[in-house]
Amino acid sequence: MKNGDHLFLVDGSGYIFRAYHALPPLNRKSDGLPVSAVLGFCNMVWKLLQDARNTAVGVVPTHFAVIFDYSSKTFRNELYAEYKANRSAPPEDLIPQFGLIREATRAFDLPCLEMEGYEADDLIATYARLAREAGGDVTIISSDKDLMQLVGPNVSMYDPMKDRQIGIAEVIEKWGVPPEKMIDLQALTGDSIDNVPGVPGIGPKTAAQLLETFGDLDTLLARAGEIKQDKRRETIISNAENARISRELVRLKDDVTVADPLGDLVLQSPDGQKLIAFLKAMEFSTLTRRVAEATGTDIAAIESAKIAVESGAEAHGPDVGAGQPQVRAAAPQPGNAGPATTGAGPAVTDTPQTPAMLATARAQAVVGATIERTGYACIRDLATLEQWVAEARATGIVAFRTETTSLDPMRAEPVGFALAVGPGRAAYIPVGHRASAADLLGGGRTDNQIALNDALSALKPLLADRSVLKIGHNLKYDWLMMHRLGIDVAPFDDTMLISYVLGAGTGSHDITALAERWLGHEMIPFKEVIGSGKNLITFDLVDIERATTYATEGADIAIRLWQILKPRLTADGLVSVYERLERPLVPVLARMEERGISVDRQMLSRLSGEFAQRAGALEEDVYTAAGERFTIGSPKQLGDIMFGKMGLPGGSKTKSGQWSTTAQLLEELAAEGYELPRRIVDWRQLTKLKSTYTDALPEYIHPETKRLHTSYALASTPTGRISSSEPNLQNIPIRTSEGRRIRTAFIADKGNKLVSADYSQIELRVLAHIADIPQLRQAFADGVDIHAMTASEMFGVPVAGMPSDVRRRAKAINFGIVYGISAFGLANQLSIPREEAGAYIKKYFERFPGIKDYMDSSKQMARDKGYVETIFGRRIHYPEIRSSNPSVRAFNERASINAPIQGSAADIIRRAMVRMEDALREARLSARMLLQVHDELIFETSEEEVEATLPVVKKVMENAAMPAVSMVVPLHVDARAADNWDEAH
DNA sequence: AGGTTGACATA
DNA sequence: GTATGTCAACCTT
Repeated sequence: MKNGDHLFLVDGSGYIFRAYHALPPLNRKSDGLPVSAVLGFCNMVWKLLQDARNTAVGVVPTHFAVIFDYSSKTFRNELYAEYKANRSAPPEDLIPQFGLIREATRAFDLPCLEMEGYEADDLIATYARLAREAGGDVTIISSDKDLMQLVGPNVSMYDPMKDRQIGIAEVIEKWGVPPEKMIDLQALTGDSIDNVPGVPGIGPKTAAQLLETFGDLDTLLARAGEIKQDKRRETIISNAENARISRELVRLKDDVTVADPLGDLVLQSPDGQKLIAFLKAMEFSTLTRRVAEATGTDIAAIESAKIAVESGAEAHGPDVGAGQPQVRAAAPQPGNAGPATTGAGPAVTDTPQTPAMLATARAQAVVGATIERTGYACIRDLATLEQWVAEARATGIVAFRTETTSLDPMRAEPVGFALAVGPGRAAYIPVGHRASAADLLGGGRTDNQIALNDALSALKPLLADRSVLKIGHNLKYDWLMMHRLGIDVAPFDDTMLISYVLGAGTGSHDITALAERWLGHEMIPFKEVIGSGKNLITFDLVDIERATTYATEGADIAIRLWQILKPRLTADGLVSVYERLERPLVPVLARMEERGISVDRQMLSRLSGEFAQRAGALEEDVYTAAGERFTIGSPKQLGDIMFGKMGLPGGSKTKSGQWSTTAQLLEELAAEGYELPRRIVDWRQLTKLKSTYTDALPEYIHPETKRLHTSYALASTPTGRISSSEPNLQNIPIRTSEGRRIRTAFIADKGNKLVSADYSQIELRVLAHIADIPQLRQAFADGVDIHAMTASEMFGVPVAGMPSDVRRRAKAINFGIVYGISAFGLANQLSIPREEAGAYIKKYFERFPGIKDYMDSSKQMARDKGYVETIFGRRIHYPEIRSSNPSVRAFNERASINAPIQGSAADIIRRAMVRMEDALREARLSARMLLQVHDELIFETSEEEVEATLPVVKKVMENAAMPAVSMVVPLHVDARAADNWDEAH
């Protein structure tokens, strides 16, 4: 080791306990092996190896070692027999993890050090001294106060759970003494956990004050008679010997004769194969994937390592069942235990034996609990808030929701925050309630509220604490709110998304519906709180008592729903759908919403004017032709005039008995030479474009960002597609030339370009994959025109020189297939007789029998199981598929044919979106993802980076199904850049 | 004031 | 034939 080298010393034993208690006991192997501490350890080590520069440490290590306690007996027991005597045995489900963490260390190719008779802390002290003397720097990965005595100019500590560095200043800040006086301070305060006696009645504050006055422990003991306070003087004098013994117990031994020289601690790059074999055996899928990507290793090619679970708490007992992982804890614990079982020690023996049984038991327990709104607290001062935050951090799980002035998180101002740390234990923190709206000068804020900034400072360590799980309902809203306020909420669960994964297609996932369904509880309707119509008020004007009841109920219900629903994910095998396709999209979509997109307001305004003028001219023509003035926009009036008064040949009637006046019908009449229907169709197009786009979009431009911010809904479609609203940016016109002019108003900022990347024929490719159709596979592999190929197969027409109408019919059939074709629908689409459409379908099924098989099996699965699945395992439920109403049944059958296709395509682009930001960051590109339109992603990037960005975007999208699904047809993405959306697409 | 209908924009 | 969201007109409350 030389000058400039940097040694990382990981306190392995300390980390085990801390990770075990801080992390929810989530991570168990399929066989029940408890591994949450192992996962926490592996994630921490991997992060430090891979990305130490981006942590609070900020430097890359050259040397690295993980250090463990050998056993509980050390030289300190000879000094003081009672040392650590009241340590109880470790929790039963922690025991197998001691050995596993040592295995993990070896799998990372890191030195794994321990020595008989010494604690890990002594080895750390020794190596820290050796490194310091060799001219290197040291970082101790631990937050244990027992190690703080080692901190100095070249030695600091790092708390990986809080991503916080602990140097000299931090020690002084926390303990009131510099690191070199920590030994004396601990000698005075003692340590109840380690059974270090110290001096009774002396805590850290008094100890620091005494050391400040007397300098050090020896001086203090020598001059104890000078202490003014009678009681304190007496206890110190009578406990002087205890203090001296304590000093020897807490003083770390930095001259242990170590077996491994510093040179052996040089950091090696990990062997991907060995590491992945271990991670795979642990079933740490996310980390395995990360490591595989970083080391360029093929996961599939590596077999899981055989991990023997050692029996002893300190890993030196005989192996149990070598070669196979063994379950040590007697009873499986809930995979996703609620607060009641967090860190609760050994499992009780009568817990349910399977995830499904657990889920049922959990639901019964929660449903049985009464929901009393009277227990809700209102937090009015910072000290009380700090207590709640501390309780939440100790529990490790907290439900959280924000109350604001608007449903639009880009315009909302915070009004209050609600927390729930357990069922019925909830509190509301008002920060922005006002007495009246009349006061325009900003006064009128009601008394006894915590200032917003104080509340945020208190909440931030909780909301950003990676060891505390935050639970929300529709958390994207709260995430974006908090992000605007400078807080990154993580980690989190979203009960709306869990419910969506469990039951897409079974009804609403809003919190009031779920409370009703799962808890039989009727929540206070939002409308009852804020009123409606002319009595509508913003939440800041709701009186605090009422707000408290409403907001805390929301948090309370969220945590109860989480307790019921989260275990069901495991029971139903839907954990990975939730964790890979839903949850990670929350911050991704929130950032897209926050970025927004620029539009050219002048261009939209000019278009509005032009559309108005042309529509006006058409109106006059229509009135002249009709012989009277009427409301053209009223289908009822229009139908009466055209088909009643004027006697044009009408078509069908709508279900309410009105004449149908759809564009398709009017087009047909226009083709027969009638003037009026043509004008109506044109008028409708212009007024539609004007009202929905050129007039409406500018209203949505944000006053501060000057951009358009849509809102995405993650749980609004049964198939897994996301939807966009206020404004809907997924239905911006493209088909007509007039419509496309609206697209040209979507622009990049100066110096930037818009990039559009869209999947080519993704749904037909998914169909070719699922149904495994040879001709389709071949056509996509060869890159031929898929509709022309279909036409050629069906009508025997060669692809070269094919008439456009033949291709058009084939295209309609292909679309029809994806939509769960019916002769009625196809006939309608192609304006041909039902019999002819039926013949087409029959012919199609003869040419592609695999498609018929797919359709039949989809329907059958929906009937048998009540749901169908995408290729990634997302379920879409069809509870009405057995309806006795034939049209309801037929509708459900068509939907169950379409859902796996539409849903798999939706899953693919979700996967691309989840990976996109990291991929761009790794490629050092600044492109920002702005919009998603089902099979298309829109980015904004600087002009210089356009060429480098296109291939990265393309690659992520085309490989998005991998490695979960290896598709039998390639995915193809077209990507282009331009100044506006029309040209980029 | 709020909900429903028919029409039409997108994938 | 699938999946959405928004608008104007109209009807109910």
